[in-house]
Amino acid sequence: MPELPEIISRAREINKALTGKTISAIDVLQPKCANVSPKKFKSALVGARIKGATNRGKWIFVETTKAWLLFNLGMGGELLLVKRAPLPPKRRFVFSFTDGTALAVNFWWFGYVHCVAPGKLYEHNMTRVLGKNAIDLEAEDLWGMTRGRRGSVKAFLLDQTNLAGIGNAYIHDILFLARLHPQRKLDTLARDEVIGLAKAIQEGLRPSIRKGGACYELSLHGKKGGFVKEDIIIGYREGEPCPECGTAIKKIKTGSTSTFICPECQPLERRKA
DNA sequence: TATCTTGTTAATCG
DNA sequence: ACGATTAACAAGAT
Repeated sequence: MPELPEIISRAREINKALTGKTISAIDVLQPKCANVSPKKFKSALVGARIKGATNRGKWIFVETTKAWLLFNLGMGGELLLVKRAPLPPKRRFVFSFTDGTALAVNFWWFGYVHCVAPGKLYEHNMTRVLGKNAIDLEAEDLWGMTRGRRGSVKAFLLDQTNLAGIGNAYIHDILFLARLHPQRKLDTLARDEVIGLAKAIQEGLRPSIRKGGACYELSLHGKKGGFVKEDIIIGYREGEPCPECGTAIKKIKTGSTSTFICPECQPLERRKA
């Protein structure tokens, strides 16, 4: 489940390990995940030298001398730097480099590998609409953005056009840290609650970024991330006691997905002080 | 076999 | 236009 911490980690690893390499060949094994035909994809990128990598939300942006290479790993997957042989058995794209190494790309659901002409990122519909990186958001921005909105907090946080990078895995702890029920309506939030939410976003994502992402995702070099289940506060701990008050953690349906909450610490109505 | 799951888009209804 | 909901799509685990 790559979300902001995993994607930031991957982008940093790519920036460090792939910068300077030149693409010698590309295998497009899953053409439906690309935005152009395999032929155009190859002509756009074969021969390109990698200049660096960054991320915005769950997208990785690799800048090359010929075009932008964009990755979105969907609900999980790996970007592995390997020798040209043997390649990992599961792969949807392979980028071979002139030095004999290769980047094998796999995702097990709904990923994208796109290329965009230099200077034309504004034409790329799936990334042009992204909001600020969640980790870069200031409390004041968040306060301004939530005013005049009527949806639920959870839907707001997951909407990548508001702030980019939060997914359904880290959101459990973010909402718990903010002591907010996922279905609280934005127009019922007091200013101090929104300020607290901004802090909770930072506290919910930072530890995992520091540890190189979650343990269920692999780094560029095939190593597991350092953020493990013990680091998760209430997510995926149904029935276990809330560390704050001891109440059993509940899993509730929120639209088509679920959220883990402490029913005591995250009431739907704000308690009177 | 049936159901669940981490993402995103598009379509629909109110 | 916005918000809520659902289905669809490129798997894999249980």
